[in-house]
Amino acid sequence: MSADPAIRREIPDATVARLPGYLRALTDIAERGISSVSSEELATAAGVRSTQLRKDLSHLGSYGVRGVGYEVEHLALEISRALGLTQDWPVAIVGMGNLGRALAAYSGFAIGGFHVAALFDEDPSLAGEHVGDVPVSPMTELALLAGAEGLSLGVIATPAASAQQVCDALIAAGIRSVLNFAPVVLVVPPDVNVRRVDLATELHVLAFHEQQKSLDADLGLAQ
Amino acid sequence: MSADPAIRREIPDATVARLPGYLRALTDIAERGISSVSSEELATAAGVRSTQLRKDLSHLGSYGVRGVGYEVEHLALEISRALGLTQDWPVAIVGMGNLGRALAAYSGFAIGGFHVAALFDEDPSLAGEHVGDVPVSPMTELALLAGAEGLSLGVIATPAASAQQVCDALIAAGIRSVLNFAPVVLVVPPDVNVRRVDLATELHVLAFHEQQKSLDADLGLAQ
DNA sequence: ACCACTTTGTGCCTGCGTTCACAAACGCTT
DNA sequence: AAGCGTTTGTGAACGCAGGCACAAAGTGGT
Repeated sequence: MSADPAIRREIPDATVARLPGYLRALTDIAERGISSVSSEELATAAGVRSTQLRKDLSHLGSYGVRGVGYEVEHLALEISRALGLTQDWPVAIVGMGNLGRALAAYSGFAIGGFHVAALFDEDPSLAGEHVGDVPVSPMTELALLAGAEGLSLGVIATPAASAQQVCDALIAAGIRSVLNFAPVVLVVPPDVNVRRVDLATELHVLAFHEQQKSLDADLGLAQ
Repeated sequence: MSADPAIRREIPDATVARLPGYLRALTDIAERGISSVSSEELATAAGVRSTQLRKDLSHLGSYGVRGVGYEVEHLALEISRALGLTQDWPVAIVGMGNLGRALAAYSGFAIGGFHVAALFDEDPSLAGEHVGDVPVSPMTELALLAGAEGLSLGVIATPAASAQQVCDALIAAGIRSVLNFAPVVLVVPPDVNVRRVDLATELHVLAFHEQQKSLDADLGLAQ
């Protein structure tokens, strides 16, 4: 018998991708001491249209009051529940280069739902060094720590060449959700989730738009 | 009169977002000494379906040979041209915290089309320090350096609190394309392009899927 | 108790992106 | 030179996401 009162709903991926933004906006609003917001205000703060915000929230349930708006704390809690942030997820970061250290020190973890539980690097000579409060462990201890800490989220911040190998090790240790900063397409079993963040791709897309603007400008001058 | 022989085509955003992945896959393939690929092989390397790859490439033009495949070097060049990577874009990075330093040292810039032209930080005491080969400048020199280096791409790696202010300064200096790592929604004029990379959002989405898997598993056990 | 006003929640429509199915085009073999 | 197998390029169908318009539902004032 489930204690969860909410009927299990199908939430579109596009909506899930925006929920963190709503949650952040709500947190900001709550810190300013405001206890109620309209969809218009919240949408502006999150950078979307109000109709989109309302449609997104409708997938979670009816947590607003018509004629009034949304109760900030309550809506934040419901979004947190939908995203699975009522529990604290232990995160493992592999690769203690510049990026890995920056991620380990990232304050975003503290904001909610996550904590850095373990750090790893292939170079055994880094073992024992601390980044923040967390010691760096050799890869050989991954399976052990995964069990002890209940690791479920893995972050890959290694060079491209070792990313697949590291990913395989994470999966072997029971991790099924991976955030990959290495510029490679990881091959994983169907039950494993991978999200990729790639600086080069982002810059390429920006370069494209920048070029388009130049071409548009040239075209405008030619006319 | 334009020297560009290609007719200006409308390339969908979704396609543009995948082109960098194709380019990377092509680079890898070229380094292995292979000179020709089929859409099936290239698609597998880039992590997409072959039909999608072919439709994407069709927006650029007809650069394949039926019955044979694509000539690796040639296709890579055409994608580079479409993305605007035939020129080298000078990039400015603002915020020399952990993340900013990691980005400044990131090898991805060298891969193609970009070079770090200037580094900035609001803390004037960092001025003169070098990260890699590039000196850190105070924000007051942004306008000057933007003109001298022809800066067109800006990367914001500051805390959330100062991101908007930094963004305004970048725009005032003539930069129209911004990559934002700070967890805020930037307000910009319509002719400015902003892309956001947010670690917390990525982790939240992963947490959602992880929770879904747990719920599915519970449901499976209950049956 | 009723009315006017505000704001949410949602059915419908439109547009975009992805996939399918197939025709066009090429090399190779005979 | 002709036919066969292979692979590209694309029209068409399908599905999803976003935006509009409006009904539903609540508050506050008279």
